[in-house]
Amino acid sequence: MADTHASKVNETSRSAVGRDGVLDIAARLFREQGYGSVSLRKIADAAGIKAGSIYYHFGSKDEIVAAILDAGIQAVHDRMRQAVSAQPAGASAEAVLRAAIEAHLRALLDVSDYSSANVRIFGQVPQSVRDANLPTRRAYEAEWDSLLARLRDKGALKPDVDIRRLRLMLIGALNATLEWFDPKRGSASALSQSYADVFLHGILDDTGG
Amino acid sequence: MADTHASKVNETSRSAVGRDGVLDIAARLFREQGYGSVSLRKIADAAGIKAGSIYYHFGSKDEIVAAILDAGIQAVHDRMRQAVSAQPAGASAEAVLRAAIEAHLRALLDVSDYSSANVRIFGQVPQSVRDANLPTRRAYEAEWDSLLARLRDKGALKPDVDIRRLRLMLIGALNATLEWFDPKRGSASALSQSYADVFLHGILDDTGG
DNA sequence: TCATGTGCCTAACAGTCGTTAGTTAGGTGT
DNA sequence: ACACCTAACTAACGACTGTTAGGCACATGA
Repeated sequence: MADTHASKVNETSRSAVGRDGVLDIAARLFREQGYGSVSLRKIADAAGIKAGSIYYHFGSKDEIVAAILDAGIQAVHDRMRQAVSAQPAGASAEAVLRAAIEAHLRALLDVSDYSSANVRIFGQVPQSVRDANLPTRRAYEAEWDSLLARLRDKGALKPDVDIRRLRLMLIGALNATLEWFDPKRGSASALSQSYADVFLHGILDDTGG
Repeated sequence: MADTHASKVNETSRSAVGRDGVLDIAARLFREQGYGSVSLRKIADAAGIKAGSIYYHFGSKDEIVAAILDAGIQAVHDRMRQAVSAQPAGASAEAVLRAAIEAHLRALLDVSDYSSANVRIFGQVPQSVRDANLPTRRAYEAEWDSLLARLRDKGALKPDVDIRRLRLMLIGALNATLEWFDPKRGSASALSQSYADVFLHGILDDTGG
């Protein structure tokens, strides 16, 4: 149904960044510099256009950042859900948790400027933008809670664990990695194994009884 | 030697916030709203003075935030070191680590606006301010590294552990608590026990062999 | 060929930012 | 009484902010 006019938009305009290109660039800048330090003129400069032109694609700065926040969570959520459901039916609790942890961490560190931007700037954006992002956030949190509750009901977790608190500790720890992780010093996937080792088995050496 | 003029400054001026008062208020605002959202005029308003008057006490906004960052780390460092050295000589590795974790977390959540402000705004301040804070930071990190290395050499930790990475994971996890902890839902000291349980022993239930 | 829509541009708006200069009220020491 | 210090004040500077209005080049469809 699209072959009658072949390509609607290709390299017709000189820069051809477009709405999605602006969003990509904004996400990268927000991740690198934080919310307050990134002005519309900085975004426009990086995109090769003028500040006013952004308003052809977006109604306000808040609209840009809101779109980035939602897309960021969506990206992690999709990868985490897919990693978990890709596990075989009889997979151990340990294997499932390792898959979920790796999916979350790699989404932040390897894959998506949107996801990392979300973690870094969520606490800096205006309240109204945070509120708009909350439903998407809650859905991802519920995914984790249901996974953890499933494992607890199977008897795989220590029985007195508080699911909500455990999720907050786990995701908080993984997200904090953004503040210090240097890809030159190690891979995200190796790091996710370290996190899984610590969270699943602890750091004390109990072999001596 | 001070009794000749009794009190040098008490309630002579109407507000009497002074340099330390301005710093206290700035730390609280930075912790609550982030670096970019807090202008000198906001700080001045909260202190009951005018924006220009801040320049009597400080040379620039950077100087204010730098002072807060340093004081913030100093406060956690002092409490952590004191909690560890207050342990008896034959204390177990578990007891020492629990004390250090609780000291760090309580400094953030219970005690000091400076410490929590440091964690929240460090990633938002200008590079030069970050650089100025680095020596203080490194000293605190070295304190943790030496504690962890001591325990590892005693054979208390799993032998293949990477001290630096472990420290980053641990402190990162504790600091992330600031993003979600609600004192109405639980105490910092109870939360620190949860962190210690998870980090020291893991969340998997291995009792079944 | 002509109207339409797209994607960008220029220029400017009012507001806020960190910062500076000059001034002033009140306490203190001589 | 006089000079001095402290801790504030007022008023303004240039730079930067998000945002808006109006115009211009180009591509497409009729």
